[in-house]
Amino acid sequence: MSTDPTKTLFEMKEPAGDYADLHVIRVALDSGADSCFDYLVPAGLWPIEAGQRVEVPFGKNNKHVKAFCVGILNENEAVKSKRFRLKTVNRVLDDKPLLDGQLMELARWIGEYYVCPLGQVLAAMVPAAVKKGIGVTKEKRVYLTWTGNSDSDLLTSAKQQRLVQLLKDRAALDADHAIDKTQLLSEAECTDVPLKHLHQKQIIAITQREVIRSLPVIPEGLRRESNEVVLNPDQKHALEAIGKKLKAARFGASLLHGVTDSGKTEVYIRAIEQVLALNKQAIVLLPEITLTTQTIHRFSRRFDRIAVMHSRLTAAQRNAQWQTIRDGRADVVIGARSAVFAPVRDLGLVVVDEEHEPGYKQDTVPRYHGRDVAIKRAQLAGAHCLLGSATPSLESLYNARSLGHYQLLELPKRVMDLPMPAMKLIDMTYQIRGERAVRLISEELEQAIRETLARREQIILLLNRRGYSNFVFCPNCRHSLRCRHCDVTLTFHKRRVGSEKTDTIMGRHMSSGYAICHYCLSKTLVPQQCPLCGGVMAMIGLGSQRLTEELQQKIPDARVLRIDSDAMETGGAEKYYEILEDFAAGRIDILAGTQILAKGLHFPNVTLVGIVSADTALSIPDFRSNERTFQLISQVAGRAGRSEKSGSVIVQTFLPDQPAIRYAMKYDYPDFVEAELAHRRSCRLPPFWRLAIVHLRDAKFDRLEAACREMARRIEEIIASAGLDIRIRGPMPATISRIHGQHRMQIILQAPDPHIMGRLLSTLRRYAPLRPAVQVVYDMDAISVL
DNA sequence: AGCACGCCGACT
DNA sequence: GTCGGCGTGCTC
Repeated sequence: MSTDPTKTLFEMKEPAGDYADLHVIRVALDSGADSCFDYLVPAGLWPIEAGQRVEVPFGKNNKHVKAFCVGILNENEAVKSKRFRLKTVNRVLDDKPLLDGQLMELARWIGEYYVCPLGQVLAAMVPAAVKKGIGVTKEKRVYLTWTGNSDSDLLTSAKQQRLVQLLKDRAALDADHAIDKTQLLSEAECTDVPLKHLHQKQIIAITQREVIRSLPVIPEGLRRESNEVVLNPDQKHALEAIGKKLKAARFGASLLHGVTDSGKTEVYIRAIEQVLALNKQAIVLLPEITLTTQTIHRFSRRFDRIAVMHSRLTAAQRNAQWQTIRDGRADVVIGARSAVFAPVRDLGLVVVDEEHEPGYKQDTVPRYHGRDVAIKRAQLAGAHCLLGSATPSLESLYNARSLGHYQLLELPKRVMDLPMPAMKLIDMTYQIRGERAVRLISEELEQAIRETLARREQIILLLNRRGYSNFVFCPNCRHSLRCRHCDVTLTFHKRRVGSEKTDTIMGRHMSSGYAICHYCLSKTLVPQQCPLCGGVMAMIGLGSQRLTEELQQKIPDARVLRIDSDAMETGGAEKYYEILEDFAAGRIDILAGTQILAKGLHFPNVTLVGIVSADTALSIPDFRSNERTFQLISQVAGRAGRSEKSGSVIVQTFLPDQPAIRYAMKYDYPDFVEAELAHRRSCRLPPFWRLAIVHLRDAKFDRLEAACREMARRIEEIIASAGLDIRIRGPMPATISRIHGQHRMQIILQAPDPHIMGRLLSTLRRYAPLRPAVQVVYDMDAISVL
């Protein structure tokens, strides 16, 4: 038998002419297979457009799978494709494309840039609720097609007569005047049995249409109330600059750098108004965490035709919102990262608020960055992209200042010209001297809390870590409790009072609590004695639970509430908003919690903000730790004194000389940026260099190591043969070297520009699968090196 | 990615 | 003898 592939081409039974009048489409499957597949389209299913989904037979068993049509093959391509024995499309799933040409183009770019199969990109672009048609019900409506009398013998029952009479009374005599079936039946007080009989006798006709039933996302009462805010000169200037770009109707980008509370949102709203006046639509991206009811209401008060896309919507709501956008019934789309894919018709503006937020980077494939995709989408649409932040990412700043890609607009003052809150640094190393236990609240902070309470004002305390203490360890032999599946120390969580006691059952475990792994969520009982040396285990570290306990003990009459994702576990989002409302109404004095408190909340009566430990981010071994720390302190500080009352901020740290903290204390963003940029440049890090990480994972360490060696070999081979300017670091174990029983290694790549990195990655993905086969994930523009 | 095929060791 | 584990290759 011949193994020559060209032979089989000529030996094929079917002459090429057989396909001549048939259409061939290319489809992308939602699988790891990094290539597309071609199928014949039977005449009855033609035409099919790119962006529609089809069902096709796939694999040896011709399993029915769903796939996106990504293109129609022209004659040349179709001829080439005929060396395969083409199968035939089973059916078409969508009557119109889910994604238009521009979004398909965007998908291709994402697949290319972020090294992800096209099918997986497309799968991520359309919400699952839309693909499954969740919330779609068939609304049946009934009308009379018969002109006889209601006492005719044809109407064999009283109920049939009643139904016919009702339809007559309502003049439901054609499809346009048909009555809702459910409504009719309830009025006639009967089931659908008599109705079916009438239908069989062709006395009535039933029309169907598909409707999506879902609760309104925005309460009707809140809609449309314009309030004329007067812009300050800086806002006016920024708006004028953006307005010019919008009128030019060409792609462009602006970076709006405005300190907290400088009125960025008002600028966004005015810019959107201008876009709507041009008969175009706008997309507003917000980090998931700031997509609060507060924010959504603020926009819905100013815009009528608004659609919302975020994770707290029900599936039916999400589908309804998406359809609203696609049908051109929304002018403003406001949503999280994936709203960048909203199917608006004529995009004029994309706003990316809090542009620096790491949450814009998706941590599953496709690992795209919402901000960068927003820029690309705007480019494809010939639209403007407006990035906003109080502490812009170094990437955006570099794009604006050094590369001149973005127009830089500044809002240096708070609205109403409020002063920035006073900052005070507390060196915690002095606080713990001679103490037996670590104290979370310094004397200064305690004093400030008392004074604030005395003035009947409120306090926010931020501690960037969950749980009661971050690790359980043996002071004797320094053994610390670690997760069985993951390479992390465990966090101790105190059980709520009233839960069953573990020590009576187990004897040797710490009562009233368990240790939980934040990566795999497994729970472990905590031994009282060290498993290695038998010493008594101790808990050290900082946790929001410890913080509230210490507060209660020091200031017993303060009404303290803790808010973090653990506390929200039981109540969920509802509980979260309830807490925020209680706080706004003054039923709570001190709100203590994790990062969620740092974002976008506006409470005029908060005059004191305490950052319990400013260094937690710094202890993370990542090149962005400094940036994160600076951003955190600046952001939290913005929560204080958002009214005529002046605010103050107390920052506790063990690293008082750390530059990020020093600069943040002085609100010195420019100098922080200069220092950090110098460091980034010397280390070949972003924004000067591009970073990509190849993650490799496997349950067996030796296989993983072998695969890593092969991967590194391939990368070096490509770099050498193409003469690419790329630096390769690793393979090295990831910071958390094991999660869920999976060992993790990584190779870090640094290239001077994205094209060079792209050449390496696109060559790499064309190689045969790694042997031994391990899981490989490429992360272009990785947000951290963890 | 998912799935079938086929090559080896462990067992009735 | 055959059951089933895992490694390999293919899918239009």
